[in-house]
Amino acid sequence: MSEVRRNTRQRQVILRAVRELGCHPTAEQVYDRVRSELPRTSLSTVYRNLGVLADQGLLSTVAGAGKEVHYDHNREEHCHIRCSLCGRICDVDIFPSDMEGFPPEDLSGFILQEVSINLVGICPACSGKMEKEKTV
Amino acid sequence: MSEVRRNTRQRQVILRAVRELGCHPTAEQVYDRVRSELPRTSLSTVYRNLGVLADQGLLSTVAGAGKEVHYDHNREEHCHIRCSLCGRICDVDIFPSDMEGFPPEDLSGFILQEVSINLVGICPACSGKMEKEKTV
DNA sequence: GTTCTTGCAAATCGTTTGCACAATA
DNA sequence: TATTGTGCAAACGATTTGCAAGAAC
Repeated sequence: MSEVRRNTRQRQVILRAVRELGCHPTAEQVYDRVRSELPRTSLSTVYRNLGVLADQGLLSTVAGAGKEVHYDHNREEHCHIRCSLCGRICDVDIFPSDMEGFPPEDLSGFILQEVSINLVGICPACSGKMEKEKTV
Repeated sequence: MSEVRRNTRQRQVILRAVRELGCHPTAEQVYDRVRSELPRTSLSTVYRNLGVLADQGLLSTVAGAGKEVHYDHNREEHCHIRCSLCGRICDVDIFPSDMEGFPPEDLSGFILQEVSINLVGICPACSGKMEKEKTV
């Protein structure tokens, strides 16, 4: 088992890529970004490091309905809204801990670890596109 | 394009399987169940029909952090809690429409379509297992 | 120098698809 | 009989893994 983590160039660039890309990139998007700086980087290195960084708590993964995993560098409590057309994910300021009567008492005996609130909708770009198509 | 849906034996059995299995089965679990009644059924038939039934609104899919899709026959408003150890999913009675100040105003310009609240925790079976292991 | 990490290619897993045959309306 | 649906096998896309060579400590 890996105990001591090494501070490799790739790992640094990958973390920076997620931060700079901002809007919850997929591994593939991180890969593209990283390769513009370190062209020999492999996709498996990206996946491995995203995993390591998530283990270290520097990133989190966004559970989505899409098949790709998205990565999030925002360490504050927040929720997400995903576009049902293009898959884009944005932050939403909802704070479950502020909500009255939440979480509920009856959890069928589960020990609660985590709350994730995910909204689905249509993003401004896609609804704009739909408007335009109607006119044509 | 398929317009008229036929009421095949397989489709009936698949829908019944999801209902009887109850706790949000995966396609694979539905497949096993269906094959105990119709042994020649193929996995692709199961996938295709789960898709058709979801289109018809007779089932819904549960977006999870796991890689498999789970299917739900419960048509009422409700939320889910997933076990982070075994992946089991249970219903929770949370009604987003009852929650105060929810959904929030500011959705970054998104048109809201759907709200999904997903809790993560440890199910009774898994926490029991952990207790037992400590004692050993 | 030891051990972690990389890059590459091959493997894996859940799901989807093409196609000829079978079943439904 | 006109389609829709099936079973099988092969294809797919996202992710993981085995391994020999390279880099960090």
